[in-house]
Amino acid sequence: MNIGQASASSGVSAKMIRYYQSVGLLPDKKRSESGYRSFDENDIHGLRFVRRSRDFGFSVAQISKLLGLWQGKKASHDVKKLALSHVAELDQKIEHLQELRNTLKHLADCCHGDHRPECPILESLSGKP
Amino acid sequence: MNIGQASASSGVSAKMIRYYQSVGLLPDKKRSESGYRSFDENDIHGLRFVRRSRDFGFSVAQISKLLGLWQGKKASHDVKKLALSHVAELDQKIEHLQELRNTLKHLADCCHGDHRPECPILESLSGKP
DNA sequence: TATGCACCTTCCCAGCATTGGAAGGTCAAG
DNA sequence: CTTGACCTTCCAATGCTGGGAAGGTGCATA
Repeated sequence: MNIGQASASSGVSAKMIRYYQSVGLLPDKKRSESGYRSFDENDIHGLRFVRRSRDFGFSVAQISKLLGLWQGKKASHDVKKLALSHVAELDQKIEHLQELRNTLKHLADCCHGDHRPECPILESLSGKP
Repeated sequence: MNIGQASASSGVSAKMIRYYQSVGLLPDKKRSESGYRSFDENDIHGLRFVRRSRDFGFSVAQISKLLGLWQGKKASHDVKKLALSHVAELDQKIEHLQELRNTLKHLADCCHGDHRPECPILESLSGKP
């Protein structure tokens, strides 16, 4: 299977497949005589694993660890640890965004939104820290 | 006032000040004879405005609009619109992250986290989309 | 005055993940 | 044999930020 097919059936763009190989996340083993990459069902499985991990917001470095654990059939202990630390990261990010959102929404609600020059949003942005 | 002072009293790094000028977000008008950037109180005000806008998660492009509205003393209508659309963006982002977090947390909770090879997290990651 | 030190300048590089394009080789079907 | 769809590598750019090199400037002190 060539890279186009692999891309279509895994949902990872051809560009990204080459990139993942170049940074060592995925192996670049099989090539045809003319240099074309060749993929089998196992590789597609790996590609899908990577794509789903990215959908979960894992970084390339984290996916690298997950891949190792997956392929090595290692203890679920480490996987759980990795997942929970990612959950904690997400919690922090969500909380931060929520605060931003609320402040901004509050300012917008206080803004009469007409054509007068006074605007609490701009005033807040220009105010002292 | 030189760039170091301006950076210290605005909270924007010197690197970033130069960057903002290079992309046209901030003007690069006053220079000393020897080429040193020169800042007055007005510029510091602008720098603080930019920093606070970035703290709110506005992109450089959005800040550019806000700056225009601020300096032009234009209608608060446009500012409110911009702010609300940013709030909507934030809402969407938060919701997405929340879903990710919940799925991941659920998987982690289902994972016994010992040394057995079965792991619902890895199984989910390798599963078909 | 000369030396040193803190500051300034520009320019390049790095990262994250991803996309785009150019220039060129390969494969299949017509 | 030609055409068009595919593949290859390499380079650039995105947005924001930091790091560092190489060289010029400003001011206080020995």
